[in-house]
Amino acid sequence: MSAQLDSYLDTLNPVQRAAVTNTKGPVLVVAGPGSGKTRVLTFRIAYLIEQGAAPWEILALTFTNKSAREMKERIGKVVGERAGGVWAGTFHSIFARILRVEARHIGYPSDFTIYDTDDAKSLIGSIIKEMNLDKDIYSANAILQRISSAKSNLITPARYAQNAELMQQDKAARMPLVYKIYETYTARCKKAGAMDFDDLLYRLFELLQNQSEVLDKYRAKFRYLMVDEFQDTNYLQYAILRKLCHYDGSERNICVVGDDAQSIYAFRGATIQNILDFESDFKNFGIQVFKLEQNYRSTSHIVQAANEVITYNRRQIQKRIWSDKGEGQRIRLLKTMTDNEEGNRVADTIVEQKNRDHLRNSDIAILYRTNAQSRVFEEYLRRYNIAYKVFGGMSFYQRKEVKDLIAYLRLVVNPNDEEAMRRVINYPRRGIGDGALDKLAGLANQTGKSIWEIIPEAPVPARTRNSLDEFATIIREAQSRQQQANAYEIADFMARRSGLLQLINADTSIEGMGRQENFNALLDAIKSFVEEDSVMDAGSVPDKSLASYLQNIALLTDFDESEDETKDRVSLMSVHSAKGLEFKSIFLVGLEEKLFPSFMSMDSPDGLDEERRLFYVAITRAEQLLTLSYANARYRFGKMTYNPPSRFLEEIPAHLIDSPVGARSTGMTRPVDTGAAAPRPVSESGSRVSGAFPTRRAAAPAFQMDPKDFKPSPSDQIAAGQRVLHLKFGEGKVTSIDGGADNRVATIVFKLSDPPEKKIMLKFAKLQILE
DNA sequence: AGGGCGCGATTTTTT
DNA sequence: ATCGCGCCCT
Repeated sequence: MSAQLDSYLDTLNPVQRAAVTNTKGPVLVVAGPGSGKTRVLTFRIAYLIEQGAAPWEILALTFTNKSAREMKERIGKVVGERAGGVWAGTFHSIFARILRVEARHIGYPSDFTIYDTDDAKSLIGSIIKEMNLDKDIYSANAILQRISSAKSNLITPARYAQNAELMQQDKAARMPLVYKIYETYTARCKKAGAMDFDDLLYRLFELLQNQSEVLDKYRAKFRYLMVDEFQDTNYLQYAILRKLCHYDGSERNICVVGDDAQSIYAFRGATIQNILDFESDFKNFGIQVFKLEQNYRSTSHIVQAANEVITYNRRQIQKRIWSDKGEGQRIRLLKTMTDNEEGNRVADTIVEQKNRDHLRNSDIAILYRTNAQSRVFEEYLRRYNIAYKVFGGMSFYQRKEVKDLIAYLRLVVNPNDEEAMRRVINYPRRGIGDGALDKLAGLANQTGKSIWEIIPEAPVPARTRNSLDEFATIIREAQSRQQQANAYEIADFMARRSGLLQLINADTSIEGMGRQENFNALLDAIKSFVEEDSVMDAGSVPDKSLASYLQNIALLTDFDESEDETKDRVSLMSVHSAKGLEFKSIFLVGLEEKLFPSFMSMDSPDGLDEERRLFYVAITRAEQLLTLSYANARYRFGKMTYNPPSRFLEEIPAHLIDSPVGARSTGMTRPVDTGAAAPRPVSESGSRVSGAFPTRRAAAPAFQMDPKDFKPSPSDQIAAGQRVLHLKFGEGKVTSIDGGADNRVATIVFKLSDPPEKKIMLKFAKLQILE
């Protein structure tokens, strides 16, 4: 064994090391948050290679490109170039890679197109229209979900139609023909030479099921399987894994790593059942279970809170996460009157933490349940001049201008791609209207041909004929260049020849400029794909063709964040997006009933458990500081709503939470002191329930100033006798300072507040020294 | 064919 | 509030 790996192994704790070095037979690693899961996974792969396994015998599956990339990099650091040979990637990308090799077995071209969710929905929309169904009842979204879930449970269209329960559900939803749409959808994808995301899994399963030589080939090839985030796998994914390693004569070298408490994707088919099944499926084959319970991320107050909260869930794998990082600060709770004030208080507290704890912006994240909540925080961070970045929202590859050009490129590689065809056949406008398109589509369906194949022979008016021929010429011109031209050359040609570039450059509005930027960024990205030679997969010759580019990006959702990593910004993101990340300081906001837990999930016990796991994920992102907040009132869907504090707040033991600093900034004479736990009277109408809510007027602070003009001084400089300015209370005089070190309390007499004398914890202080 | 207006819905997200 | 979609009018 290399000295290097030896020294790496020395950095592991005994359980981690056992999980790394027990390489034979089935292994389940239950990995709590911050328990060094990724290290275990990567060292395990490195260890296997050191022990003589060939890199290409190792299959390591993840969910996101990011974690796949990270894993490859880290393996590379231990075993060097050999890391390139490991089959490490996302489920979808690895399976797509196999499917391209084996495509002929299932009647697909090897450069099949991958439909993203938009393509899939749009195809379903077309089918609904063709079948003359009411699209208000048959929603493309709902149907895609039905189809997706059917595939994830290995239900073919034929079996769907025979499944009484599914048919009954469809009937109840007044959509009895979903099975028919599913059938048509499948046929149309195949005709278009396209697979949706689920197909990448489903078709691989089919392939392994039906072609025993292919199955044998991959069974022999992948002697070692490794799966990250196993709690997020669905039935289909586990079925494929079992096919690959669970059979007579198999060594069953499979290692899955996951945390049932962090399963937050049940809504899209993930099932904890897989973890539970894994144990029983491999019970008789020497399964070993390792629990990584030491948390290296967070201080123990945070870990204790997480442990306690999760006990409220009904089922879970028993474990006790612990930390030796010391107790740390207690969890802070911000109670505010409105969502607006919440934004203000959070921004304010960020300033405080930056001063007091010497945090950088990039040490801090604001997490929320729904993306719509980001707005108010953006507003206040801007006011306070704090750099931030909002994650989530529309990704680069979902932008219209980007998808338009890519659609042209997709047609060059696969002109049967129906969704790409529909997208751009008349964009930019070239006189092929809905009527003409319907006719083409109708003919295509009758003859079993694709729209592309029907174009030359369709009987259409002369003007339309001209337009169609012109369009087909554009595609063919690009196709004829494919042999000698690389991806960038074709894209550049197509951008002009299609008229997209001219169209986009003609738009000089603000949004138009943004679109130009995106369009150019896409061209730049294609250029760098052509220029850089960073192909990590073993044995593959750098392939700069357009087909290769499209395969590369089909499974990408965004650009690398490398540009932003260098910038020092506060991160704003949904709790879901925060999974796997960590920050010194976390602000978890909007902790109100119906928001977190979401009203969509809170009615079912399963839904509620998932919300609680989400809460668990959120609080375990914090290394040192955790601040929770809620607002009594917030604008939602255009009107003011009033909800009691989240039940999850009650589930955190009180001694872990800092005594509330409640109405500090509301300017109220009577503090709102219902405590985090006590639900308060709710008034849905917005009229006052006696004493429960001050009206907006009453809540208005006695003093107001523009936060932009407010520059808080470091709290350790505050001393008795000073004149100070407070953002809400205005000008005041410090009469005395009590308490020591971390807990200094200033008594200040404010000119404008009632009562004038207030005691303010300096560690929370937002005071500007005036002299 | 294209623009504009009105209505309705509205978590979370990777691939 | 906001966004997307669909329908209707020009």
